[in-house]
Parts: sequence; structure tokens; C-alpha cells
Amino acid sequence: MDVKRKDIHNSDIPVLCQACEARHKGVCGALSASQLINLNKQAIRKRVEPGVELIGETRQADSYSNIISGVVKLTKMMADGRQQIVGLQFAPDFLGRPFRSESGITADAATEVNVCSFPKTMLDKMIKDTPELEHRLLEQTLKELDEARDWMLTLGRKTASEKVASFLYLIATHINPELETGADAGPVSFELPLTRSDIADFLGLTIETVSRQMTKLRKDEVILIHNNRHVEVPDLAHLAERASH
Amino acid sequence: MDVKRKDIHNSDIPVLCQACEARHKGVCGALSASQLINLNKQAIRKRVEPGVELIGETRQADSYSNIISGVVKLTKMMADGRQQIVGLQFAPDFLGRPFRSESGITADAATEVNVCSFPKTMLDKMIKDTPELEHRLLEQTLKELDEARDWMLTLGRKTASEKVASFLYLIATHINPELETGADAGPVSFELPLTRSDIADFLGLTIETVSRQMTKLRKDEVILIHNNRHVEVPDLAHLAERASH
DNA sequence: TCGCCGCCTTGACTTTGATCAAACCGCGCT
DNA sequence: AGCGCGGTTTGATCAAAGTCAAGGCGGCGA
Repeated sequence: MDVKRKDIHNSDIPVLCQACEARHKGVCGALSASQLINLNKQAIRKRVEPGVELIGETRQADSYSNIISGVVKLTKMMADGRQQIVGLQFAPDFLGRPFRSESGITADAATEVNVCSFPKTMLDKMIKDTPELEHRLLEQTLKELDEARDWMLTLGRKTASEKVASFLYLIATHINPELETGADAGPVSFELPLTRSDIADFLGLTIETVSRQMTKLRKDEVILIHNNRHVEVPDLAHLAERASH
Repeated sequence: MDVKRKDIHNSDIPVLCQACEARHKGVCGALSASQLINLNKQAIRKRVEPGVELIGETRQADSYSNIISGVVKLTKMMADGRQQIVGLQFAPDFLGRPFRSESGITADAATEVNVCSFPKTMLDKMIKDTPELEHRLLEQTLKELDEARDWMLTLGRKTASEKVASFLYLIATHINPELETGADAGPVSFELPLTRSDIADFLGLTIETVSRQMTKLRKDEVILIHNNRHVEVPDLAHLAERASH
């Protein structure tokens, strides 16, 4: 029976991949069952503690990863220690720089992070006979480019309080399953994946300014905060308003 | 003779493409002679005056372009009129957003610009049987992403005078043929492709601050300016120093 | 040739966010 | 329970960049 065939075929997909978001919405969706099996032989899942470096100075970049869960921050540093977070990545984003060693960016776990890593060489080979794979990489890269440019507007032209509101709005719309799609209203709540110091580095501010703007948002009842980390947003539209969205 | 064959084959390439940088370093390099001929039937070269919109509200984005010469600025606007230039593009960059209508970005000619435009549908079709094309697009997109992130560091963490120096350094290294490759020293000179107001929008500053920082750099003899537009840099290394590179 | 207009510069003053400093809060440890 | 510690908040002061206003420079058309 066709149904049975389908079942059998489906069970060919490695167990780990079956429920994996990277296969549904990430780059692995481009791969056939046999390719997934191949990749899986060399792939390892890792649990990583907050603050640990995934790509950068110490850890050389000879592998790619998919983010299974958690938040990864991409950071750029200047010689004198000033630093700027240039991007946040969530599951099921692809992690790693195709065709190049690296461009002065380090990737650190912001929260506890689970990744699925595999050697660069593997994927580079698969790209050769699966153009769809390159297509997915291009789509993800275009998405990152859009996000980077959105953030440039925030960094260059928004006030401190708009910046903080923009950050909270970004997290609110990215961290929950995905309520990214429209519906910018109603209540949301989440755990902040970043410390105040990370937030400052993401917004181009100091921790003091971030703190002050958070208290202002709290006093104006745009947000509620518990334990410094848990944030409730009674009405996302109000937050969007504050972010000048 | 093989040599003759090659000559004949070479002459199959459309005349306009033969000397075109887009074929050497841009996306068109991925195309065969016959594909180039095809594309050329529908391609048109346009000369565009400074300030004219290439992609955005008025001009709908149903075509892609290659920049033949000149500088294009990519701008994001907020509802209240604040704006931020999120990227500059030079020849032979590819202009247009694959697979998507657009993301709130407008592209305007900063200087006089020459482009080679062709319908989106043409290229989208060619991508299907020329994976190399998608590869080139990915390479360009990754380059733009790197540049965007570099600039985020500038916007978020540099002082006004470092920003202005960074801008001049960027132009110096991009506008001349290409001295991008190393050798960050020695004298350079160029015409500024942007007005003070554009520079301010690129750096997240006001025109007054840009002006003041330019005079400071001039007084410190890091640069010489004639006619407000022509800039001479006696020693590029000094400029790089000021930009905290 | 004059005068206008757009673009740029310069100056005086204000505001925003940074800096410096102190205290607070939750939490794990002894 | 008391202590110390990292992360955070709050307050007082300072400096960098923004705002407002005036004037300069250069090109172009009447």
C-alpha cells in the first residue's frame, strides 16, 4: 500500500532529524533521506552553557551547526574592548560562514543552547549536487541581511528608549514559537535571553541607560518584570508603539 | 585551431558584455555565451541622474540591475522622516532583491549611475539551470552581510570623529579601481559620492557634526578638501588610525 | 554683473546619554 | 544566619552630539 510505503520511507529519516525544526524550516529540509543519514553519521548534538564560545578565536570554524534550541549572539569587538552584538540567532537558524574562514565575528551562547554540528566538508560536498541547499542558505542569508539593516536603522536613528523597546519587541516576536506573523497585539510573556550588559552591547548603549529605560517602560506599564529576567507585555501593540514600529 | 575556436567562441559574447565588469567580477560571470545573448535581448542600459530612485515606492521592483558605474545608496525610512543609509553599492554590484518584493528599502543613485537592467523573470528562470548563478548571488549577499555588520559596529560603538574617519576610509578603499586588497598606506584621492546630508544619514549623525569632524580632520592634516567634494588623503594609514581600524 | 539658492560651515546653547559612585537584591556558600 | 558576589538599579555630574541660528561659498540664471 502506498500509505505503508510512505511510512517505511519516512522511517528512513534518522530519528534525531524526524522532529528537528532544522528539517522543517531550516537548511536540512533540502536534503533527501539518504543525505540525512550520511550527514547524521558525522553529526553530533551538543549542549552548551551560556557564555561559551561556539565560533571564534579559540574554537576554529571547521564545522557548521544548526541551532536546536536557545539563543546565540554574534559579536564584533574592537581592539580597545568596545563591542557590538551584530545579530541574534534562534532555532532553527544555521550557524557558520559558508566558503570563508571568518570575518571577525564570534558566536557565543547567550542562553543554554543545543546545536547539531557537522564537518564543513560534508555540507560543502552536498552543496555540489543539491542546489536546493544553496538556495536555502541564500534565503537565510537574505533574512539575516534584512535583520541587520533593520537594526542599523535602530542603532543609527532611534533614541535610547526606542532602542530598548525595539529590543524587547524583537525578543517578544522571535522567542515564542513564532508569532512573528502579523498579529502585533495582545499579551505576551518571555524570559530575557540576554543580560543587561548584552542588551547594552546589542543596542549601542551602556547598562545604566538600558536599566533606566527599562524602569521607565515598567513605570509606564508597558511591561512588567519579575526576577530581572521574566518579562510580561500586556499589549504588544503598545510596545511596538514605543519602538516606533 | 583551438586558438581560433576560442576567438570565435569569445566573439559570441554580446559586445556590451565583453568589457563589462559584471561579467568579470559580478553575477554575469556565471552565465554562458548563449545565456548572455538571451539576457541581452531583454537588457537595457540606463544612465541615471543623482537623486533618482532605482528601487522603492514609485519604481516597482520587477527588474534586477548590475551597476556599471557610480554609487547607489540603500536607505531605510521611519514614519516620522528619520532615515538611515544601510548600504552603499558600487560597480559591479548586483542590485535587487531575489525571491521577494522588497523589505522597506529604497535604492537611489547617489552619483550619476549607469546600470544594466533586465526583467526579474529572466534571471529567476536562469537560476533554475545554472546553480553557479545562485552561488554568485550567495557570495554577494554574504559580502553585503559582512559589510552591514561592520557598519553596525561603527554605528553602535564609534564616536562621531571615528565614524567620519571610517566613512572616508570606506570610500577611499571602495571607489578607486580596487585598492581594497591590503596596502592600507600611501596617498589616495577621490571625489565624495555623497552630500554632507547623505553622509550624516549613513553615520547616524547630523550634518553639523559631520561638518565639524571633517574640519577637525582637515586641521589635523589627515585629509585635504577642495570644492567640498574632492578629498586627498596623504597617508591612508593615518586615516585608518582615526577610524580605529 | 548681480543676486538668488542650495549646500556647507561656524558659533552659542541645550539635551541626551555616558561616566563615576554608591547601594540594592537574590543567591549560593560557609 | 551571615557573608560575599554578580548583576542590577539609582543618583549626581559631565561631556558629546543635537538644535537653533547666522553667515559663507560657489554656481547659475536673469
